[in-house]
Amino acid sequence: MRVSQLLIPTLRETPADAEVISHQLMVRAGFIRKAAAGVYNFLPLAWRVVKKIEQIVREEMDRQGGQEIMMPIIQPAELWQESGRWDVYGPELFRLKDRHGRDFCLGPTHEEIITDLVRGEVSSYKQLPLLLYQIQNKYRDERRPRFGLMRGREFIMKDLYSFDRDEQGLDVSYNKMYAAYTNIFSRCGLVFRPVEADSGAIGGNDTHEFMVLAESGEATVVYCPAEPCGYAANSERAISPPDLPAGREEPAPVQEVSTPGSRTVEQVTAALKVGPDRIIKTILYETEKGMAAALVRGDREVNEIKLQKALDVLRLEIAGPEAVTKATGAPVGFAGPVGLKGMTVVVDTEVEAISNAVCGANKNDTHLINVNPGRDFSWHKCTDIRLVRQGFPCPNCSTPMEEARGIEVGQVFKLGTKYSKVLNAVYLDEKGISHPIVMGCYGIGVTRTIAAAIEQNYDQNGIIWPLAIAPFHVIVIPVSNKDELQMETAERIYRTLSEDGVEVLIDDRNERPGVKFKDADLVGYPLRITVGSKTLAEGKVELRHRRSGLVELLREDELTGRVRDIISAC
RNA sequence: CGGGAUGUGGCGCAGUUUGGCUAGCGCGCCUGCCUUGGGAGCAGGAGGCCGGGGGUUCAAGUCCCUCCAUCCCGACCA
Repeated sequence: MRVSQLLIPTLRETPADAEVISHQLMVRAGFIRKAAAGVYNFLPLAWRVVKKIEQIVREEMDRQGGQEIMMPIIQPAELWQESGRWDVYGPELFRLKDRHGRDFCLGPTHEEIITDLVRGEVSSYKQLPLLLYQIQNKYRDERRPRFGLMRGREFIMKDLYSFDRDEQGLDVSYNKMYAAYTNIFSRCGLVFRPVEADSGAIGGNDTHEFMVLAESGEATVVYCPAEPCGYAANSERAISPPDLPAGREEPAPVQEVSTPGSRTVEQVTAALKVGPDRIIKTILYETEKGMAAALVRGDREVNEIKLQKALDVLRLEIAGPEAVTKATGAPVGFAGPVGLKGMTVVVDTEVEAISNAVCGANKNDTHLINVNPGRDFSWHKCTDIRLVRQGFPCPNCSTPMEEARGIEVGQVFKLGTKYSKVLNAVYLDEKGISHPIVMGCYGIGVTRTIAAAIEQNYDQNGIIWPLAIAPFHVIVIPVSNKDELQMETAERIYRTLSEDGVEVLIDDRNERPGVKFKDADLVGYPLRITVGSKTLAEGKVELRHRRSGLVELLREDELTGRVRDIISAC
């Protein structure tokens, strides 16, 4: 195709409203344009990349026995009410009514729809296992759409659902998808890492997220650097063995001490000359079931995902200053578990093991010392609610762990019978006995993968596409449009490569060479063929590699073979 | 949800404090000349209900009210 006829509106300046590099580059290089916050037009180049990724996804899904289908974007509220998620999903669900006033939503995901489909069509063990997938637009009314394609409100996702007789079958399906995802992201040329993850609102048991490692990632990954170990988890999920004292100290009597102005752990540490590991931090939360208190050691942070699970609540928000004062009788900074009433108390396993601890006294400018869990206060639940950070020991091998940022591009879930039970999707076995179908779901954010690929592949001049997902493989640039020999040569090369199946563009615009070179770098074509008088005099043309900047001087008759070799090597 | 900022040709911005006459600049776009190895030059041009609505005033891009949109930050570790 000809650059003169394609819509590739590149910009010289970085758009003012783009924050992350992938967003800036996709707008500047003419890939996307915004239609509304978190909603984008995909211009020809971007759409080609989408189709490339979709094709890789398709091939790997089909290879594992997946069957492609298409499900509706508009979904009836009844199904969501039946699964219970109409009320649970919250404001992220785009809701709408038809002219009769009936409720619908734009699908953020398709568990309900597909379970409904399958319950109607599958009734025998002979029809299982079944792997169905689609590549479809999804809608989530994000609290804060941002970062271009990374967190949009409309996005393209591949979602596959597996249906099996039992857990063993689910394991097989899960492993197939895990393998497929590894292939997909490898083929896309991405540096990624599968990590253990939290199952979140969708519900379920085992789950892994596929993280593309990048500074701009919104998720934190904690991993063990020790070679054979390989433990890696989303920090929402990560665990680490508790740091427990060797033995219990002799409990001393509780005592009030004056700590004027000492609200933070750091201040209390300084005022009372105790280590933060002796301090019990009491964080108050509001939930739909009332107030809750979370107790962690002074040198730890609360993992709200773990806490949410421990409390079994849907809404968990840290309490505001007024709520804290009302509940404890003291301003923020002096909350403590002793004598705390009217709320659910969850203590971290490390807190339970502290002797003669320090905590807030629920009284302004006052702390308590020599507090002993069990003796001086009780709790409703004692479990791991700590946030695991860099330096915490690995749960497998105790090596200090490290942290990295990641972009979640895929997730594999074992749903089990969560949806099949509530929606009554069952099959009959050989003996005619009815069982709920065992399900799994597996998503890949196609559009987010594009953003992730750019976050990992760019330089100061623009995007550097991995060959497998580049919008075009090669761009041919004649230096001067007025030079007949150059134009003829460029056109001939363009034709030959086209006929050879190479995805090639010719920049036939009547622009000065600098403009064409800048645009080519910005858009990020992996290969550039320059036809100019300098080299043509020796009967050669230039083949330049975008990533390395390496230039090869080749005769025209060597060119096609060389390009084909490079492309087929990917 | 809370806080902050911004909204002026396609893009990036100035002008708003202190109201005043034909609303500017750079880039891009169109025409012509010229030029052709890293975003050239000259000349001529097109393109703007100054986010919407309401108000104050002789007069509003500029002041007031209100709505909308967009971006950023925050949502409290006691």
